[in-house]
Amino acid sequence: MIDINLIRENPQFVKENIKKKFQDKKLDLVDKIIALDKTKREYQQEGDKLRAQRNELAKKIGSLMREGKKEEAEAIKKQSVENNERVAELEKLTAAAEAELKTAMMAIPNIIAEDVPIGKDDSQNVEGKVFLEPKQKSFDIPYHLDILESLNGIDLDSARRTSGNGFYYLVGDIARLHSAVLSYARDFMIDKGFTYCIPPYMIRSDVVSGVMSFEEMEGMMYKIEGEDLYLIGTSEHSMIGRFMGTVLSENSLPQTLTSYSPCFRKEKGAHGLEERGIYRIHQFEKQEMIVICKPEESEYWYEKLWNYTVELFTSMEIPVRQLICCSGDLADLKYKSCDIEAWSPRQKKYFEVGSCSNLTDAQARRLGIRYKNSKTGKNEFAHTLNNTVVAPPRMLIAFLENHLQEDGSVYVPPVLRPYMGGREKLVPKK
RNA sequence: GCAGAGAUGGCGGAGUGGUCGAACGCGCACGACUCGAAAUCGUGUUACGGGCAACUGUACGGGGGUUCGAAUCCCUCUCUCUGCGCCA
Repeated sequence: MIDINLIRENPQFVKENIKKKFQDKKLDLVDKIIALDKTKREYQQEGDKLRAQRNELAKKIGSLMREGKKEEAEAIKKQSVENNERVAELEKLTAAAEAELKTAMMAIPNIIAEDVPIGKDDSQNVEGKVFLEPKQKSFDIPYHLDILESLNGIDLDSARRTSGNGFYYLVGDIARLHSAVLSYARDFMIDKGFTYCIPPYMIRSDVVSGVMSFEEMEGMMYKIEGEDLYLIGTSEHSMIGRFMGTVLSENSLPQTLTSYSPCFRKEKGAHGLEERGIYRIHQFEKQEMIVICKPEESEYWYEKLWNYTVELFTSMEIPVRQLICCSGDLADLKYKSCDIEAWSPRQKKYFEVGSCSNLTDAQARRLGIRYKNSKTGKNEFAHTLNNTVVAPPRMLIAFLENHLQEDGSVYVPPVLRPYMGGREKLVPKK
């Protein structure tokens, strides 16, 4: 959500921003908001005036009663009752206008950064920096499920029986590798000065509706039957929810947090050949980073965050690149965003393994995350950012494809060995 | 899960229908004193919204109700504490 003052003062600027995102359908919304805002204030002003009168009358009644002038008091009561009818009416009108205004405001996209490339959709995203040259392989890389099976690392048949499509059993060395990657990523972030958190894996509906739109909720979130609880789709949900409606002291910023959680997603409507296997699934685990900082620092942290992910992947000797999200592909809450993509030697292309976003104050405004600015003495909205550290098992696809050797073994890079009992490679069974 | 008690500003904590946006204390800010500081004294200090302003509205865990008027009474939800029960 953007600041309504920006729409009042500079509607043209807001419209330009909407055009940049190719959402021309929303241009009329800006004028609608200006009109709604005006009516809302008119209702509010009339209501305020009447309420002021009511307060005064109530005071008068109080003093008359104390003096024992009952009849006079009764007369004023009557007047007040009439007054209250109009107040109730205005309250309804104001609430309705406010609700409509809020819905419209939610649909207005955040102002995007000046350096966001302009483009219609994901086909126009722009390649940023590339890290590590992909190694030329002298043999064909099999589909990741085949690699997993050769290592006796996965049991999808049983998972389909117990839980259905989109679930998996990871087994043996692969299960251990999965945990090793998460543990290494956790320690990596702790070494960068981040605070490690394990958040709740279920959150209430008011938190869910705070962090996402109704449509997103329908398509993603699993609800617990008979409870007002949802399984989180990412730890960002509970991590950001932690700060809802709070005022942080300035010296507690920046909050640099790294959280671990399983993530649960319905993935409604997702399909496609490359999404078989463990690419798109209902349950995975993720190490995440979250930063809440002062507005002037969010650009700095954005650069830092995505570079941490790059550093983590290159330390595991996996080639990655940054893919800069273009204006049309940028979610409405985002100021700027980029994906970190890992090289797939089998597909000979990069695929997404993480996503870094600076939401500026849009998320904070929506959720009421503020800090006390010592210079102005005011409570102001903080900036929020989030980024994937690493999310297995999807990340394991990149790992296995890049580290598979011609003899069928899988190379374990030195940084992971302490978490793998010193193993230097995984060897196929049989 | 059952029973009882409770939820008030940045914090502690008064307040049980009108004079309460809230005593008092702590903290914080500014000023005085001082060569400087501590101590002391004085002043200020809830948030959000509307209005050019004067000013004004709303909010005492959330929601609803009673009343001319609710921090205060009623209903409901959430959370906390104490005891019991259950459990890795």
